[in-house]
Amino acid sequence: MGLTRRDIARAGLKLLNEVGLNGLTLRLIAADLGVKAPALYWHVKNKQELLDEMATQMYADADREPPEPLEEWDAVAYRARALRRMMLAHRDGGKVFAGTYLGDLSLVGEHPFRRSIDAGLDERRAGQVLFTVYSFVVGFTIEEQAVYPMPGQLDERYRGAPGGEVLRNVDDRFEDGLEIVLGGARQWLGQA
Amino acid sequence: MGLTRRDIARAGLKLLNEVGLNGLTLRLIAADLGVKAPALYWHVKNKQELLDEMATQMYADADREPPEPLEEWDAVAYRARALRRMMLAHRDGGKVFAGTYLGDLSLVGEHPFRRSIDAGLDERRAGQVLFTVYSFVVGFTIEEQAVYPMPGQLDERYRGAPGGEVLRNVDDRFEDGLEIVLGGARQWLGQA
DNA sequence: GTCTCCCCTTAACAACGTTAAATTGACGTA
DNA sequence: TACGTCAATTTAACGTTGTTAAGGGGAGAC
Repeated sequence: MGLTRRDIARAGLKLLNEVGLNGLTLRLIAADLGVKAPALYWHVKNKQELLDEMATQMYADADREPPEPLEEWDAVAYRARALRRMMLAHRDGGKVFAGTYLGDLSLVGEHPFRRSIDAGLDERRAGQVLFTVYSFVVGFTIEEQAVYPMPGQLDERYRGAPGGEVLRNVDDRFEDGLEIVLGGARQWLGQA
Repeated sequence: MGLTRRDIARAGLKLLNEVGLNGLTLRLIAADLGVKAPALYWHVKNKQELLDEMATQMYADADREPPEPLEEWDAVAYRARALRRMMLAHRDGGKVFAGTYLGDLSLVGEHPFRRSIDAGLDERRAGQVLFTVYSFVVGFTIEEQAVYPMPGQLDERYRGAPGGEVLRNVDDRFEDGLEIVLGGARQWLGQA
């Protein structure tokens, strides 16, 4: 009875918040699980596979349906916010998550455009919209986390930085960006 | 006579294409420069600073004004494409570039909205638009490079992958996404 | 000719990811 | 009860990495 890939990934995510991606070593994770480092190799091929599993686990955590059924665009916005929160919930979450293998991408959960697709909406275009939103969220959040390693606390390198605009209320900036992208998407899907 | 931060960064970028980010070690870079590893520490505080310098150097390379003066939105699109090409030009370019310290962000070059700003356009909103485009490009390209480590050659993990949609003609997908974002931005700036 | 300062080398360290081999413990079978 | 099996872990070790400390060489100034 012991130790699954999932356990290891969860321990990794827990420690990520304490030591950051650079400080995250196999020995540390193993110690936290009361085990020696090579034991991990029974469950996982190498460290990269562990990181992938961590990303998968993060993703699974964010995979919550909205509390109540939402209109399609609201559902997309809801999930975009959930995606960002997911990454922000872990130190270096963006870097861990970015560029990880993901199966079919519905931006978390069921395809929000499923109904419209069944009703004739071009599925490829719907997918393109999701991927665009997804790209924006990932890019934004990675950049955000470079400035605020943990929500609220500014990285030292940015103290008294030029172009202080970048730093202004991050949440508002995200909402603005999301509005821009979703507005464009709406329009783009309409003019199909 | 010899060795500047710039030289080191350029050697790093050159080797990046051959060995990838994981294979990029200080000793390798030093050897390529005909020097031993600790010598680098005279010019650079640590490896992270080297990576930042490499990103800065990449950025500088992409900082080319369009061959002919362009209308504002065309300039933004031009620079977005240049930004993507810049990252694609180096293996793992996205990861190296993402989350690096950047001074004032005009998405490369002079602020494309400078004239409109002088004529009364809200500068904060213009900046927000640029940051949104920037986020999209970075996010898209990082994801793209996870699938195609070097342009054209598919990563093994994605061979026979589900949701083959993700893989369809990447350039077209980028153009579609860019069109979405720019369309939204245009609209968003208009309804100010 | 000697001082000084820049730039580099030699030597070494602790820590990391990873592998090979030995060890434990639980379970089914005789 | 004894034996064999197999999953899960440990002990030990290897090569490599980023980084530091200490020293050396060589050009130019006094």
